[in-house]
Amino acid sequence: MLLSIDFGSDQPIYMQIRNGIVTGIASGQLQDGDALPSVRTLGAEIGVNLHTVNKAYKLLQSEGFIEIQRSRGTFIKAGNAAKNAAEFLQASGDPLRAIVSEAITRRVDRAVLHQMIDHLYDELEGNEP
Amino acid sequence: MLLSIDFGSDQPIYMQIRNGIVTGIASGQLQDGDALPSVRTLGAEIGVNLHTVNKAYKLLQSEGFIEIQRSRGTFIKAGNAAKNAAEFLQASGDPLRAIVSEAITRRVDRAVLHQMIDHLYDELEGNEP
DNA sequence: CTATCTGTTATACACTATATATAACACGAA
DNA sequence: TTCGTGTTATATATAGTGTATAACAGATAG
Repeated sequence: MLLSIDFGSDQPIYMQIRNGIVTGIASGQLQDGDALPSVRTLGAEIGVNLHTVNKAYKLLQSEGFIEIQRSRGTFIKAGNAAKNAAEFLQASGDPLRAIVSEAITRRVDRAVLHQMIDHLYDELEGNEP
Repeated sequence: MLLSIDFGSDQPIYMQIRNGIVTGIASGQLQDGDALPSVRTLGAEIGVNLHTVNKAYKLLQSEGFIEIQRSRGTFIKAGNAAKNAAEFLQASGDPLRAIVSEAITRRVDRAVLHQMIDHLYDELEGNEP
């Protein structure tokens, strides 16, 4: 299955859907032009309300990953977003794995990594033109 | 100041407090045995209710970073948690910075990195004995 | 002993995010 | 027409977060 939802996660369901699809795009599992399930179909498949799926789709649309065509459906959008995500995933997957492995060994919580990343984002985005 | 709180952040205040202190420990700014401000004092300093500070302290205690002594105060705890966090921070700070820099260049959202990290945690923790 | 400073507990309240439920609407396609 | 899209509108429930106020319990300094 493309998406697996963890209902006990602290991460909202609509975010899990969104990130799952982004990962699918980045990994090549979802190609340009591919149709996504309708909000009702996907909702039924993963046991979630259609509005929750719709929220994820709207978010993906605003980020340029998908294209929503009223009355027709939603489709993976050709563009830089997918390409960039894919290239980033390939370039950074292994280094990131090493870092996480080190963190687990040292019993450093994932929340600490999240915060380090947020710090770096704030710092680097602030300095870049 | 040790802690700076962003009230507009999506990250809860008590988490910002917690992570700020963990970072302080990891960077050596907070040493073993150092006293932390009382819940009321810190709350007043950063403009936050004492219960919010207390929540952060309880979390840090449960993780082994600090020791709470009723009627006396809270102190940085000697132990492996701080040492491990410090060593991890030193070892992984630069590689992580490179990854985040790459992500920003490719306009990959921080949430995607968060999810990649969570995936790796789940994957690596599951396989390790 | 008294006063003060600790963390702790208990209650209540407000606000926001998340998620569901139901129904109806608008539009393209078969 | 009929069906399947996404969309909009309401209402409701739940959980997390944060504040406010008050009182309690214990260590320490005067």
